[in-house]
Amino acid sequence: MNTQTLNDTAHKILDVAEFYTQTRGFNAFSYKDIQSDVGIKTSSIHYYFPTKQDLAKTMAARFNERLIEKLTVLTQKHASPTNRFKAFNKIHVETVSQDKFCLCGMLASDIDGLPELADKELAAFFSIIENWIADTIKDGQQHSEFNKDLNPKLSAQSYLATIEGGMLIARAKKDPKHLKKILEETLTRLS
Amino acid sequence: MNTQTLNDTAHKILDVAEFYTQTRGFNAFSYKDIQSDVGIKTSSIHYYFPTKQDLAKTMAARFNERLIEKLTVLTQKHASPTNRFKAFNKIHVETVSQDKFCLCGMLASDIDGLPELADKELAAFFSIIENWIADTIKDGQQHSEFNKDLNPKLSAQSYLATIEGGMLIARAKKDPKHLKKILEETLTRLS
DNA sequence: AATCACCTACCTGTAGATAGATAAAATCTT
DNA sequence: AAGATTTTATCTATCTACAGGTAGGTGATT
Repeated sequence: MNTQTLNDTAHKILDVAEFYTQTRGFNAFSYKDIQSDVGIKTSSIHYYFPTKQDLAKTMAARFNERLIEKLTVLTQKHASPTNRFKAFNKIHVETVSQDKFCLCGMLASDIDGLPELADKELAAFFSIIENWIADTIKDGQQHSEFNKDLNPKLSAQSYLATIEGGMLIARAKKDPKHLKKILEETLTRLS
Repeated sequence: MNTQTLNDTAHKILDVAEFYTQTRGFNAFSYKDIQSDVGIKTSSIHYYFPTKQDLAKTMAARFNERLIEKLTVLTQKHASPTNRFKAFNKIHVETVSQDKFCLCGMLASDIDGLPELADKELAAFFSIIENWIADTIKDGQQHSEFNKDLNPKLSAQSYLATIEGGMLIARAKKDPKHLKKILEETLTRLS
């Protein structure tokens, strides 16, 4: 999938769809909701994304592309793995502060209505994050920031689970600090 | 709320609604879906639950009532806090094995469409579980099964977050063992 | 002249919900 | 105990709103 060739309108549609997906869920908004925000008719949205499935697929693909960029920037910006994780955690706390949930977490909860999407983009999302966390843990172990007894892969899977669940709960409680505390504790446990 | 006074039909409706909520999400099934499974018309479902909001509220209330029972039984059945957590983890792995997600986790992800429900039953659910985990950790600390340096409340919140996120991811990956491994590791970290 | 980016108008299906009928069961009255 | 009344649990039929999606048209751009 090649979301960089899409034009401005398509990106605007995706922006709005992404917002609604993160705040309400993918099945809880309609083309009509997008219509008002983007300023084009629902039929024009179908021009760009013939079906809502197409919209979901492209949205998830773009999300993953951008995720990879963000993680790369994060890695380059912070020399220390600990600081990388701090910045990483901050992103998620900010998401909850905006009453949003993780896009892919939301899609995962709506998975039953999105058969085509499930196998590809969603699995890709989890792999990208898990691998980045595992690599960062390994890096930290080499720099003696983290405990060398940890299994990086398993710790990464556990870390991601805590983030996703923590976001879900913090959002339900309307308390971003709840997530903040949990993630601080998670980070402490790595060393 | 008093779900024990409800009759058989009402309970059947709740059973089906609960199943759909855990597999698809609350906004992804209709009264028509229930109709076929229970064997009554949609209008009769409205007789018991005038609005879908009522259905959600009662369903969550019943779920919480039963949750308290289950946790009480678990505590009585297993003398050792470690074994209590093992049994507790098993319940969640089994849920994912049935392609289900946690009922309240699912409702939390659909929270934006359920304003009335959000503040009461959902918060209650999280409190019940967090308190039970925290109490079990404290118990384990007194019996020298768990590390006494742990903050029971914070550890409990982190544990619950890991369970919720782990279920979400394992279900998306269609791999219950993924959750099993994560929860085993979480339990190890308590000692 | 072909393509692009939009529009208006419309279709079909389904959602949650309501009104009113009905048969059976429970309850009250005499 | 018999008859009258009310309540319970269901039905059929229908409503309004909106979902996703399609057909066909139009003016600007290439």
